[in-house]
Amino acid sequence: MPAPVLTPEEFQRRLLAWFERHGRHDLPWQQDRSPYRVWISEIMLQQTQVATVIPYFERFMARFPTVQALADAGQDEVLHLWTGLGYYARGRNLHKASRQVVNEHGGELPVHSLDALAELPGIGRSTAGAIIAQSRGRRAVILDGNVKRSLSRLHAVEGWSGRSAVARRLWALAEYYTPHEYVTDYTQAMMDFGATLCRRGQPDCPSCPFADVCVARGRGEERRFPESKPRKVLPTRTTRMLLLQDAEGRVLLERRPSSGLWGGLWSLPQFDDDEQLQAWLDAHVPDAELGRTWSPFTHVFSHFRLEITPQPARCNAALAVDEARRWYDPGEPASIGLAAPVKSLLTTMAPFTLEPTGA
DNA sequence: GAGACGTGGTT
DNA sequence: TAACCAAGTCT
Repeated sequence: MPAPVLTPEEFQRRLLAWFERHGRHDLPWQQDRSPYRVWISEIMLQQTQVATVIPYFERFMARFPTVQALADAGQDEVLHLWTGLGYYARGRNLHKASRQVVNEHGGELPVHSLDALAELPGIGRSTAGAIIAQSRGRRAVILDGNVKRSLSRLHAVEGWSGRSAVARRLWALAEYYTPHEYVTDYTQAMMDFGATLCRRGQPDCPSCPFADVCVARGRGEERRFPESKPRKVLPTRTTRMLLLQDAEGRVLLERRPSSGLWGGLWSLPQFDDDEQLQAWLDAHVPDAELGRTWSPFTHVFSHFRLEITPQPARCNAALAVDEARRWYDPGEPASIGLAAPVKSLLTTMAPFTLEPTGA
């Protein structure tokens, strides 16, 4: 172990003293720390901030209070409650994992084993540790963004944590400081410390219980840690979204492929260009009347920009629906997962006016 | 190892 | 405002 700045005991003592006064003690998933509730919260909290998660967690627990309830539900309803939260593979994996828990573990999350937990889809090394520490109080090491940031600064760990050598070093530090007792408070304290004091933007060093030993602070370089991922320019993709309404004002939706962007969610039919859109209409809805194309808007994702041009149209003919195609009434929304920009379009721009193409 | 995967907040 | 980032995991 490389030059510790504190013994584990001293680190834990200072951290827990700070946590008692400044930690978060009344988050929804802290009220009843059942493995199921902790599991759901940990999945929702992946790459997502607490304030965003809270309302989703409350709705999810109200609808799916047990593993069994979740396993009994259909994927559409699970994704419906995940709509707007992002990273939808989390929702799909959660649903899949709930059925595994029912079928392979007797309906109980395998909290006795880190490895058994991590075999469930969506649960990696850190989340498995968090579930065990938070729900059982058994010693388990976590390494999330908060812990990475705090330990990176405390020890001035150079390099981006996506590099395996850096990740190994951070895991070793996390392991070194994690206590055998008070693990529930300790792990929560580490996350609260990173989220509220040792923030990326403006760390509150003057209030920090480790200010005297923090290596980054000692060098006046706390803002340089942790090192960020090398960035590349975002490519731009363009797409046409068909806003096809039938005589009753319902909108045509298509289910996205089960993997990839918005996997398993419902979206408007998408086309690369006008020709493809027109060809599809000719083949499936020959009586469709096209309106004037709306101006494009841009949706920025982590890895690309999506420029969307909505194309309004109306038709009278019935269109066969199936597993991947349906009519959707914006006035009486069904419990299905909708891609966020689509939901936004349907709520803010409905009812769609159909202006003549040449007007 | 590198890229994919979302959305909302912050600077 | 455009970039950057947040309680990571999977392929």
